[in-house]
Amino acid sequence: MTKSEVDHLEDGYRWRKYGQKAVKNSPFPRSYYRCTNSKCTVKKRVERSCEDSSVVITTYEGQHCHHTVGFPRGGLTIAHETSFGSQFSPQIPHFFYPDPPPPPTTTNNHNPPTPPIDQPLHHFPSTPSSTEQQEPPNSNLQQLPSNEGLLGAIVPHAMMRRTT
DNA sequence: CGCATTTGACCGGCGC
DNA sequence: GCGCCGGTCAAATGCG
Repeated sequence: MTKSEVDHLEDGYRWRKYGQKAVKNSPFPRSYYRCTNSKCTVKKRVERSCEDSSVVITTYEGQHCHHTVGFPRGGLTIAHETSFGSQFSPQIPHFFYPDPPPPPTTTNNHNPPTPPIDQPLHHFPSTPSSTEQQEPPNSNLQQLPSNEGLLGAIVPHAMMRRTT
């Protein structure tokens, strides 16, 4: 769950949009992205919160086989080829990570090699006609806490109280 | 020219 | 069996 006014979030990976559909749950269309890396079959759905139009819900599916943008034609290519995702607790599915999970080598939790796009979340210009004001400025959105806390971060209360 | 985005159509699963 | 809904494909278009 990320607070952003744009659907296309730069999370360190290259995404190609391959579809968009209007879903019933949300008045906003849901976008479907796929990682442009041919080796990487990671998909993600991006939908906007029906309550907070400034909040986009990003659902990752699959795991990246590379660290950041690493395609043959790319110039900035970093491609660590880190096979993360499978080295984490089995109780936490890899696709639960809203962003490329930080390496387990600690000391990086607060400073991952590829800082996710969490920063621009709070620099929002006062968004009118939305209820983001009631949301805490950071808490669950900013950083990825411990593993269990992570679940809380990805299953935010905002979603839970959507029980209409 | 190559790549990304857009958009309508198509397909499969599920509920009635 | 039919209709609805979510997800994917593919052609067309735009942009760098």
